[in-house]
Amino acid sequence: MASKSGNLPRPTRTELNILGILWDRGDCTVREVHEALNEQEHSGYTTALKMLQVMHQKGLVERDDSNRAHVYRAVVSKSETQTSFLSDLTNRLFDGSTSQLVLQALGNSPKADQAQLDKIQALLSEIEEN
Amino acid sequence: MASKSGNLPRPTRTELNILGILWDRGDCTVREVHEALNEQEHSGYTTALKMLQVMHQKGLVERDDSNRAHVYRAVVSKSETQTSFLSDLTNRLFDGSTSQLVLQALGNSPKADQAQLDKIQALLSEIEEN
DNA sequence: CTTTTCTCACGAAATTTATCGTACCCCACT
DNA sequence: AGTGGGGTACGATAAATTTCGTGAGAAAAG
Repeated sequence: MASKSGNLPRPTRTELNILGILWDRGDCTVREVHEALNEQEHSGYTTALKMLQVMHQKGLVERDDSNRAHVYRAVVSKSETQTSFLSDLTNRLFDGSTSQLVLQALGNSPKADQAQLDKIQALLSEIEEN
Repeated sequence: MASKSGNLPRPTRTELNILGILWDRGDCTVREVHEALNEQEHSGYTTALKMLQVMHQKGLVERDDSNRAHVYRAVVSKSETQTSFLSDLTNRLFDGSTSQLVLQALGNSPKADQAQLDKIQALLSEIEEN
């Protein structure tokens, strides 16, 4: 059985990297993932292979092994993963407050001026009040 | 020498948990950190001690050891850490786009209605254009 | 003074993550 | 049949993370 019952584990940093490749390029063989990884930083072919095997074992990716070169594809969508990581970050570092997170994110964007931030803050307050 | 040269490492999950305690309660002895940790989940006293020693060695916390019970305090501020984690998440999962991140964060907030989201999106577009 | 309590230091173990080498297999070609 | 290219499987390894036990010393209590 490929995937286990229950919810999927949080992808590690390297796993997230590989998921990003699968989201960008669509389903990939190990070779394709390996080549994409090596555009960023060198690592061995069997490293990519092993990572994908581990991710498959964890249920993060599915694979089609009907052909000789297995084809892997992400089980979790990018959007779901974004939500999951955002929610974790919100709880862990922003006291569960999405608007705190949003303001901090925008506050570090050099392009935003104060008037725009004020408007966004006003809208966030509105949202908070329901 | 307590802190090393160069930039501080990214705190791990458990380290972040401890930093959160120090940010909330101010400087703490090991015992205080341990008690705060045990409000969430049980773990031994020496576990908290060792974590703080490791964090000290990494430069994430400073300590005052002039008294018998050493007093630890966070070196990195909450706000700096928020920024650092947000920036990492933006790069890793949102193609470097803060506004993508913001919209995704708000899109999962059940309280936001479409009109509000549209206004925020309009402001974000304005910001993007400078 | 002796005993108990509190504290730090340090080593050790278990787990997770990441990387790689080696063995092995299948298939195409000579 | 033999060889080689390209693929999977899998164990070994190293580093990082987290947890805890034990030892030793200072200090407080008796």
